[in-house]
Amino acid sequence: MTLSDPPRPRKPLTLRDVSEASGVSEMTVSRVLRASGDVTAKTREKVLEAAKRLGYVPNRIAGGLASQRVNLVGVIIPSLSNMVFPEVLSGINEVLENTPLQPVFGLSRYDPPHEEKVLFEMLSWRPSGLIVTGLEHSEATRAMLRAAGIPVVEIMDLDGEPLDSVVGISHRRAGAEMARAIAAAGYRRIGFLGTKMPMDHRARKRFEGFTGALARAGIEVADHEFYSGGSGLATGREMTRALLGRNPDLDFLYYSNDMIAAGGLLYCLENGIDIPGRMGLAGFNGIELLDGLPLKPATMDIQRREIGRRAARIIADCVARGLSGAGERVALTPRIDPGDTLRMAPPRTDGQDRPDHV
Amino acid sequence: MTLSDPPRPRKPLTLRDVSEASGVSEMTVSRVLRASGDVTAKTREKVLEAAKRLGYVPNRIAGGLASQRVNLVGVIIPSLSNMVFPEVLSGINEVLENTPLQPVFGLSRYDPPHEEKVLFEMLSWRPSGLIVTGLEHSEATRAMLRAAGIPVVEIMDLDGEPLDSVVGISHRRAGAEMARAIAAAGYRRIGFLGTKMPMDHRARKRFEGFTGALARAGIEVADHEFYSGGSGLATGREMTRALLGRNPDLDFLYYSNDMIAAGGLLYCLENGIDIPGRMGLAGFNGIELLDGLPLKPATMDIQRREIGRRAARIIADCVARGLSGAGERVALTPRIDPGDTLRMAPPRTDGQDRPDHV
DNA sequence: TCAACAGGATAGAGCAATCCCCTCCTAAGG
DNA sequence: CCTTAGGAGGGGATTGCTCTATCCTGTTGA
Repeated sequence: MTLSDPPRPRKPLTLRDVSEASGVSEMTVSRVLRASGDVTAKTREKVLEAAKRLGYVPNRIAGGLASQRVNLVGVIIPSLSNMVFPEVLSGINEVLENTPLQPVFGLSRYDPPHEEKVLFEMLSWRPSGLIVTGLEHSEATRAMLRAAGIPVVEIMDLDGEPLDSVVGISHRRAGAEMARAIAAAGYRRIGFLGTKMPMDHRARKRFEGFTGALARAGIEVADHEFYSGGSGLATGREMTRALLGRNPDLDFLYYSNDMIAAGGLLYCLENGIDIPGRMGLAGFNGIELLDGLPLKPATMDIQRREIGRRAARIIADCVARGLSGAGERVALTPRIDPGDTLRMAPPRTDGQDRPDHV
Repeated sequence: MTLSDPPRPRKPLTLRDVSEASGVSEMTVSRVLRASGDVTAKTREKVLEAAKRLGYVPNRIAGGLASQRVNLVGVIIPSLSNMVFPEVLSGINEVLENTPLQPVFGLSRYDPPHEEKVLFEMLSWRPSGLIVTGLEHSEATRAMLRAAGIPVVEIMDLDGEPLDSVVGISHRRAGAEMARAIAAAGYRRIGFLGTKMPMDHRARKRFEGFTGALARAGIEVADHEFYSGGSGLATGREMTRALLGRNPDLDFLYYSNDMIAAGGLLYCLENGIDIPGRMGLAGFNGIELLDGLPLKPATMDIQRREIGRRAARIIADCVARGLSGAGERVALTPRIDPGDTLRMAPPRTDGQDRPDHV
């Protein structure tokens, strides 16, 4: 019965075990493992060797409790199902990897009550900093963020009142800029295709900026088509079919993201629609998927990775300098990439709405 | 100076604060917040009210230390940059949301030493369970996983020796099955396009299974093309161009993932190659991107979401029942979806390799 | 010889959970 | 109506593991 050693003694290793194994005090072991304080190279060696031999893994639970600080940075994003947020995470990772900080992710699902729950959960771990998506939060969420006493960075969006720091772009302006480019290119009968925007505030702001700028150019959105659920090529295709079915004379299609734009593009090409002559189209995000399509859809790059990097850097700075907030505002400027689907020189010849310089 | 209340008192709230505010003992507050033990509705009410009013967030650091247990499940995946792992995460999330457990993600970047580091970091939080990707780990990683004394599920792959539980598919078999389907359809001059597989063991196993099964049918891979870096449509396009440039007489292209398969498909269509008549092609993964392309590439669905669900369920079961491992083996069977690019009836007429039933 | 200092030891804090106990209320039986 | 047993509700003391602050020792150099 007792012939074979129990393979898993299941007695948790502690600092004491390491200290006994290496013949020094727990204190010294702690100093070695934390790389703080003065310890001779020989002692350090001895301790590290013992730790490795025993397979000791420091207990951050106890460590965090004792030191009242924890090297975690909470990151709350709406979803992982389109490519934009994974890239933001990459940017965050990239920066934090050179610091003692470690990111922890949570998903809000574009749902404020759920965001609230996730945030509560995160705060219960007393992180050193938080990165949250967008500026719109429930009152309780805002209260928690304020009360946390740690640096908070709101990312992706600039249009609103930040709680502390903010890194992103103005979606209103992005929409407006695209509208101006479209108008300047001579397109006049414009259709919009995008998500039902109950909670995607950034898509909504883009739409507002878009229609506003069009209005200033004396143009109205001729028709629109909304969808809910996942964004895929098929969605874009189907929406485009529906919209063009109703409105065959549209000459521009503005999509709220690149994925559905790509679907729309494929639909148009298959149906022999001349792009960008007879019809222009544009998406949003600048996802790399676009390289490789028969034509490259016009889009705007929002520098997702850079957003992550900048946000992480703010947090890292605050933590390093012991600040509980920075109040920084980092405004990135997305640029239009006309690709192959937005003619930049307006070839209109029918006289109406003729551009000035013709 | 002192007119306005200091907005951030910055004194951390503890159970004691709540207990004082509600006039009961810390003990009782703890019971209420943990929903354990008997507390009258009135007392509960009082406590909850006080907690809410103060904005108290329980300290899991202290809680974890006291109870010697923490409701975290570590999840280590290689990357977020293709759609497969985000979907696995969704599956995990879906199951864990109905439990007290909470997932924590880490990225291994297909790099064993980095995986080791991430795992170490995770274990320092003493999670209740772990989900890791693949069966190939460094010796130190395996040692840590064994010594952790918690349930471990290795996901995605079945071909190898699991440490504890395993959920996935046999990539070797998946590759072999696709090879058989291709051979049965009458294709003979087959090209392979995929990642350089220094560390993507699953892609390698698929390739091995693929070539092995082809060999049994008396066929060899005629040519191949490898790439490194991100998978995008452009990559697939470029690789296909290169391969067909060298080998114009190939009649089938097998890609190691759907993204590059889609790029290759677009290339072929643009160049007027008859698919699936003159040339067939297939990818791997069954990503939803495929719906919406001009033709739907053949692929195999590996049920990523289901893998996540099953893995999470195993962990949840173990935690609920206090087990430190389950040793379960869940084998999922991917199925071939021929799409539009793998003709299922072989129309060959040149006599050689003619199928029996003609 | 003494001061200064590096290296190492000791004690206690940090917050919540657990174990064990007490109190008070209720209900049943005498 | 009183007594008492049982149970539910609530409290006190202790524990978990590490880090911080403080203190002590031995050594070195002037």
